[in-house]
Amino acid sequence: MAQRKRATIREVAQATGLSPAAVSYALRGMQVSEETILRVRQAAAELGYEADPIARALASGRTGMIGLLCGSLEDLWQQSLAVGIGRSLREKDRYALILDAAGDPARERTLALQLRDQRVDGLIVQPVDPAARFWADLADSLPVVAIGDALQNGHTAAEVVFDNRRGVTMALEYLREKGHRRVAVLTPTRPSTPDRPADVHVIAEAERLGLDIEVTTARQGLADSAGVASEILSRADRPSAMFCFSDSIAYGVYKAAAELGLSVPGDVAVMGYDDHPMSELLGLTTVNWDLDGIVRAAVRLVVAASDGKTRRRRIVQAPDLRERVSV
Amino acid sequence: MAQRKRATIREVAQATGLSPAAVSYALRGMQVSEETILRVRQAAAELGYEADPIARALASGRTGMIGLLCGSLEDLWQQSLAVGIGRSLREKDRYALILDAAGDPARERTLALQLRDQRVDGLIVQPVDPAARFWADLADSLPVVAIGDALQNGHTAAEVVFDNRRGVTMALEYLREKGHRRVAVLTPTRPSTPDRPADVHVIAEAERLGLDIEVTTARQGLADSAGVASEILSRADRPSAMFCFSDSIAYGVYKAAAELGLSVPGDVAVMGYDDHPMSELLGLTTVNWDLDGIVRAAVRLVVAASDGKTRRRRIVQAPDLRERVSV
DNA sequence: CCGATTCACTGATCCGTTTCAGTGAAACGC
DNA sequence: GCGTTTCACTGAAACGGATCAGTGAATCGG
Repeated sequence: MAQRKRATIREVAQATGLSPAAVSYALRGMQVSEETILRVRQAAAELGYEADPIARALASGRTGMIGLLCGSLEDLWQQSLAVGIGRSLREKDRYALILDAAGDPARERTLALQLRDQRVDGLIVQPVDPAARFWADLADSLPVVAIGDALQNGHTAAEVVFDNRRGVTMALEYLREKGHRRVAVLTPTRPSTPDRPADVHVIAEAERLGLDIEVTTARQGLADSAGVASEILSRADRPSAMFCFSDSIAYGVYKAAAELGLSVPGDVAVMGYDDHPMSELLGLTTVNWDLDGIVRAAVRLVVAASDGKTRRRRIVQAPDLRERVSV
Repeated sequence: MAQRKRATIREVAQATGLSPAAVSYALRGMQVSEETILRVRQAAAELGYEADPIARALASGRTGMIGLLCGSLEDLWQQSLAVGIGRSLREKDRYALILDAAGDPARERTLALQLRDQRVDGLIVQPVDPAARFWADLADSLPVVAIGDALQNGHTAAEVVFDNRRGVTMALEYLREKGHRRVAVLTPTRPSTPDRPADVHVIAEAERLGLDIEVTTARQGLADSAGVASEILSRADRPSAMFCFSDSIAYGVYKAAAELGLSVPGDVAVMGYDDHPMSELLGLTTVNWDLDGIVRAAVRLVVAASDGKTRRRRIVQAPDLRERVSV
């Protein structure tokens, strides 16, 4: 850890006979002559000068970091999303600060506030509790882009919302079409407030389709969701189908079914939600979202917003059904 | 984005009648009276004061951020690792800056250097090319903890190495025991330098056991690895077993096998490496590493090293075989 | 040819902390 | 009772850039 001290802007100034201010401008290509820019660039290269991001952040108020607050990184699909967003942000010369709310609204609040205190230039959030009050304050002090569900308080800079009504309808209609009448719905653990649009819609649609449903919450982890599924599947009057609100939860159902010696779809049908790559392997019929499109949209919107280009936008993602063999 | 300006240390100083320096010390519990600490804390709470991490970083030289440079985040197991390390670092009040080398040595170099320029307090790296020269420079200017393979140049602050020799031996002996003689080995794409210890060991062990092997590289993604596997499996004289150097690659083999109408293990045996949660579901026999242990060790070591407690350590992880049904 | 612009650059200040080198007073040793 | 420590705190100088209000020279319009 020898720490050969890095060059400062002042040394570059000295080397070129310019003022530090001129060097600062030159390096960012502002109001200096073409020739000076070249001269400065060369001197900087020779000295191995690279502007210190910390000092730059202090002076300019911008850190180049975007917070990404995930609902639950136990969910493999959300992991893919996070990886994609991280990569995409790096391509735009930003760093992603990825945090995991782990399905807990309180933790979500804490982390969101910490991210703000950490001075991120913007925040992408996949809200656990879109109705929480603090979003208003947060959206007031930095650009927030919501993914999945729109935030109910405070105006976000932009939103990439999923048409969950359509997704739910697709899934339930498909189950009904395949002859299922009694279906267990497994949703990720949620805040106690039960007015989540998607959940409300599940109940409404089930009624419309004459489906007998039962909603249970489960954590995203394989072991947890398998435990919950196992309890349901081992009942004598078990439902004929399980509709899981994330593929990861569906994987848990597969696990539980395997342990109970039940076959999918022979003994129980499974419907997923999200379409993680592994689902193709397992033959899980699921509702697909355009992951790449979501990544690109979210990144584009948060970067634009953090640059002050504040065209407030709402992008709606449409689902499509990936019909495989699990139903 | 109203940006109600946050309180500064000067305002707290004013409110308490102390100097900014005293407030700074008080908040960190250094050389001030107990009573003053209490008074400062209360004033800070009232003003909603929270030290600006940027200014703090500039003055102290410490950012509280740890870089995590993954070999390839297309690999699901590495995703789990990254999620675990991120969570664990947050518990220790650090932020993880997660980057993905995507199996590319050049990219690994670029990102590692960028991470240093970003002023992370330490770096955890799962090296793609442990023999690269730049590690020496890097390890000179910040504490580096290597996971998986030890870095061959420059002394890292610490290492959490996998006993890959043992893992490889276990896997190959098991395959041999199950009657396989011709096995295809699929390893993640690597730098052209072929002196990777694990790879060398595979060849040596295969010879010792009288195994006829053939080594091919594949990217970690499902589609890519399936493509490579498909090419091998569709040959008339296909091997009887595939040994994949990561579970994600093994998943690709499953996909290829399914597409070709081959059954696992009936037509082809598959052996994985890493033991991702999904492997249990698929019945993939694989070599398991203690993920939690690795996470804890890496985080503990990098945090200690970044705090200057520089007890240089090398922790060796032992594998164990998860015998399931794929062989 | 003279006043107004534009251009290329400078000097100073600021961003909000930490930290170093004190400083005065109290406590201590003998 | 006098020098030495310790204690609790202060003032000022970093840290390394960005930015604002100039400034002198060249360019421009008429």
